Amino acid sequence: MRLIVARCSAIYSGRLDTVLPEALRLLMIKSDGSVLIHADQGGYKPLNWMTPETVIEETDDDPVKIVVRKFAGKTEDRLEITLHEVLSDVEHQMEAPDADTGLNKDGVEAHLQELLAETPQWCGEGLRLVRREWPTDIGPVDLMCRDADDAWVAVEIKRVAGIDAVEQLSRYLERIRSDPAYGSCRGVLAAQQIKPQARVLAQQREIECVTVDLAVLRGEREPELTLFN
Amino acid sequence: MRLIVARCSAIYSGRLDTVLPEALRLLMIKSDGSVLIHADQGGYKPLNWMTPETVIEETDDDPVKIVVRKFAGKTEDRLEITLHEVLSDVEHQMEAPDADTGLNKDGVEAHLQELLAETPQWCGEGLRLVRREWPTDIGPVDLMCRDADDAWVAVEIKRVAGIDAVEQLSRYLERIRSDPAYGSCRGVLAAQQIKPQARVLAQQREIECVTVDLAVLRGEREPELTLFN
DNA sequence: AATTGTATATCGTCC
DNA sequence: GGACGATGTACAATT
Repeated sequence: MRLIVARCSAIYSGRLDTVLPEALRLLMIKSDGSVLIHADQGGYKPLNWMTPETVIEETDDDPVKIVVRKFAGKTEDRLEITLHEVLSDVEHQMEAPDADTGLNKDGVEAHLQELLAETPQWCGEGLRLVRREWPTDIGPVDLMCRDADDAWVAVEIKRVAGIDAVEQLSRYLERIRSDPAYGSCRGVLAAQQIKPQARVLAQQREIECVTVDLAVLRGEREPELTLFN
Repeated sequence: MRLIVARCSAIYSGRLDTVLPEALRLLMIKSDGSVLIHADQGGYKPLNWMTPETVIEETDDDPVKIVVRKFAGKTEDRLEITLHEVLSDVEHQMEAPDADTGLNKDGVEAHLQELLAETPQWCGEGLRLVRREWPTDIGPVDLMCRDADDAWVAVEIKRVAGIDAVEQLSRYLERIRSDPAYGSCRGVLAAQQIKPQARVLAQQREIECVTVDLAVLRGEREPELTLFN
């Protein structure tokens, strides 16, 4: 990894065009071809960047220019960085990170789905799981269940559910109900958080909303007594 | 900006939980409180990070620990970094970037909307603009126009249009048409790129698709003769 | 290679 | 401060 601290400017042209005026910033060049320009503020996101695969070229001009190219489809992505004044330029040898050093996540949507598949009752009283990833020709429904009356219930699971989640479930339901055997299939939207607009749309579409809590699902915490709805 | 190259491990707990095993990485601490851990591969995105506002604490322990805290709503976000071996630890003074040194973008959706508002004929022959950001109670339509026959035409503008864009315009049309005065309002989806699935859905919903080119809109380039649709 | 769906999405804007 | 929509979304999994 090469780290350059420099007064620099940059021009990007690709999916859109950007101009970055001259200022003091950090330029990071990774061994896989990634290039990032970071300011001393503004967290997380680089001002400009290129993701692999790239071709990096450095000129002998004064000021030095670093040109990063990428072939993205038909058009070429191009980031041209001009180093007006270099304060530091160091290379750090880092062995390629292996599988063991990768980031290990816990608590993503997949886990939510696993837990709800184990205990579908959280999505509605008396629900029994028939199948996870129930296939339709427009994509799989997260959970397909039957309720106490043996009626079908399709469950869509999200960490945060917006309008798009309601639309997605609506499309599935329309498709499922087109088969008379499932004509009365109900829809349930289960999520850790449901946006207000999504709630409104779900009500219009007669889709039930259920908010779930990971810690509760895991039995780490007792379900709270909800004093206020 | 403080740059630390170190063999480090990290634990994050907040919206989810992650474990990052020990390996050689770059630790970036910005003056605004941003903290980023970058591997030498994997472009753009840090393995772990915290965005401002944060409280950063550094212990005297061996190994040294850096704890980054953030108050995000009710729960606390916490990133705990352990520095097992420090290879480099430098601080670079960077003045706060002012407005002039910010990134200047060109070619975003807003520009597309401006250009189409100036020349709505690109969205259909004889179209005249009535209003930009035409309000409905579920959100504003990008352009509301009338055609040569004085019929209403609602235009939704996207840089890249997927199924969700068609759904969005459908919702608007449903709402608009509920007023008898606009009962026959047509829908047009204008975008630089329209995904195949979106095209199919739009056709089903009788929404017209128009692909637009920024360079052409600006008159920088002649409209190409399209030999194949 | 193209498409789909998730994300600690992040980030601005508007209310 | 919360909700909503755009993002050069990025990114991984799947077709």
